[in-house]
Amino acid sequence: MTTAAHRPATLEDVARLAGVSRSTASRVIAGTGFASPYARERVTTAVERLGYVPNPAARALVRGVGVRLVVAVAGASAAVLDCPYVHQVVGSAARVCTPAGVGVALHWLPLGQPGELDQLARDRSVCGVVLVNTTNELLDAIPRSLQGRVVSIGVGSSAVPSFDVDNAAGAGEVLRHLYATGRRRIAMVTGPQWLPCSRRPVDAYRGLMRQAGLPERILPGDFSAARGRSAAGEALRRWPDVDAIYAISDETAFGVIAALRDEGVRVPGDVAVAGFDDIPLAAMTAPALTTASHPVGRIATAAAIAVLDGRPAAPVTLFPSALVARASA
Amino acid sequence: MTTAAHRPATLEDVARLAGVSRSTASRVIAGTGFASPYARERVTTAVERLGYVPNPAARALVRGVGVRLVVAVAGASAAVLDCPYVHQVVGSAARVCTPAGVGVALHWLPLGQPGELDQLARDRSVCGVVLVNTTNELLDAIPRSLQGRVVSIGVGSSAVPSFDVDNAAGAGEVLRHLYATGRRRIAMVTGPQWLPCSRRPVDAYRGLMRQAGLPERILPGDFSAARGRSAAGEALRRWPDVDAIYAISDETAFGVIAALRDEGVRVPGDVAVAGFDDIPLAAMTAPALTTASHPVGRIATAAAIAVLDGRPAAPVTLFPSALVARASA
DNA sequence: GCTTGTGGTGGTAGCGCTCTCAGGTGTGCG
DNA sequence: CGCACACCTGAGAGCGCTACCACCACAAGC
Repeated sequence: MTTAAHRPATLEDVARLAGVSRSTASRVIAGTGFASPYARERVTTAVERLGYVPNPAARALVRGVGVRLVVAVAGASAAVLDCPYVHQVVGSAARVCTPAGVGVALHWLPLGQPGELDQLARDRSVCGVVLVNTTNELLDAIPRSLQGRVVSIGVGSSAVPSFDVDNAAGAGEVLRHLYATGRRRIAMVTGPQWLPCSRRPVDAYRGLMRQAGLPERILPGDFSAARGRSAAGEALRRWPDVDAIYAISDETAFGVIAALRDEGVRVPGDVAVAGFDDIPLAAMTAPALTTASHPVGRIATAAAIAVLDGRPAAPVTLFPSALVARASA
Repeated sequence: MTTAAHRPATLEDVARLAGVSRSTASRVIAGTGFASPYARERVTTAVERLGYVPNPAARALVRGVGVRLVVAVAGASAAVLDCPYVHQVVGSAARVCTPAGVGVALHWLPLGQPGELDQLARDRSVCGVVLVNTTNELLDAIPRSLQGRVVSIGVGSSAVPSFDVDNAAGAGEVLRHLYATGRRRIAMVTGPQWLPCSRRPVDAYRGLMRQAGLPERILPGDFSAARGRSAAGEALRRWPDVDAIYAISDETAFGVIAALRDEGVRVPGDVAVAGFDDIPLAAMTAPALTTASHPVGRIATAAAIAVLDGRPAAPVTLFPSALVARASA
């Protein structure tokens, strides 16, 4: 490790110091093609002496591969880019991409404007796209030139592999737990209507309710605590006999609990509450929240790796979600 | 908007279609130098017809500027890259960088190995660095070639502008609130010792305790809920008469409250608890958490913009932190 | 007339890297 | 010996873009 030169070393510098040609140095560094042990050794010591770091931009330019992975989030406004879930996806992606010399970008895909994807497809610096909050409209609009470089966190399609938590199973476990502990008048606070991936837990809820011969009680939400709070108030008004509320996210569940507390309803005494995600704080509150695990980091990591690798991924990869039974239900 | 061609359009294609030279097309698109209104119009329509998107890698290569902004996090292990705080910084940075065609990378800087920064300085694809969890050791090791392209979230130095929340003020407000509501035996759970930016709230605590003639009661923590939980247990053992615990983060505060509840101590009846950050859930729990606001997103955004702009930023930019008085204190 | 701009243009040299290709050395084999 | 077939090397052609420079037309000023 030498002192930092004013001008960073280039491959040319390395080759000169090692007494070989640029080609040979390139071959040694990239690990492609033949190189004698002698040349290999001279080049590697030269790299160390100069503190050489390859320039990904140049490499990308000549190889024709991108230097950026785009996390594209569909939503009504650009504000969707500010939510913790998106941040976590970006953070996990960045962690995976950095060693590969790839940067991460964050794009908003306005609902109803699937043409935005064309723009990404034509940007040669984009090596791949991770879709978040996928809509069917979006899946239908994937440009051919982008195929094989797109994955979806949430629902996918024949052309777009999907990575997601097995929230049908997780929701099922939680709902069966509610049923097993004697709850029969179970309401659910869902996610946004337009979001296909919030439908799977709803389907699980509907299926189980029908199977058990129980009435469906569904309220729309948006994953937020504030919406959970208002939805719970409405639930109490519409169904005074409700004895359990299942929320699509832990945030929502905390909002629900706050509303119930405001109304003097005991949790879990009068109404049991369960969430989804198992965020760290779920274990800390009073009552501690019953929920199902949601390995967002692992999902995002797998999605980013799939894009980076470029190998065709399985059409659907589901990550297990397990019941975490605590005090609230 | 045309159908996506298999081969994305290049500047050459645009120039040919517009009937001008590459130079002229480049000038129009980049908005530099002269161009007649006629040429300008022909080029812009050609760009639209072809759906041309410039290749940032090529642009970066020739301009000699980087295509990646690095969020560099110091810590004992690479696990620091997985915390929500870091994710939020990366997410906010990505939001700022994307329109500029810059990607975001996430690096771990192992404690005690300041040479890692040299690596970043020599990477020509790096346009700047945002330091997180800055240490003095790190600040002393900033390579000259990186100066003007580094900012720090947390403490800075003469060479590194810093962006941070005014946590001294925030901590002061919270502590004065505790004092004003009659608390006198106030303990504090801090952050990691090696982290300079966790020292400022501690200094505020010490200053106020000394000023009020009260004893200092400090316990080390690490921002986590788990550590807050164990620290609170220790606080009760060491100082049975404690009547308030101030935690360096909301997560920690929730851990503290959980421990107190386990011990049968009432909050805020017996012991008041306050945190720092004002995370969304702070308003939802029972009791709702008294805390001070912490605009992480705004801080990270400002830091990223400062790096991207490259203009010398103010040595220190502090974002205000305000008391949010709720039930827990 | 000639200079001296001023607005506009195209040619061309790279930025740093990879990759193909032609051309070396050796070895083994008929 | 000739030939094939390793292994190994360096020259050179770009990837797509910008920046520098030379150039041209035209107008204004001595």
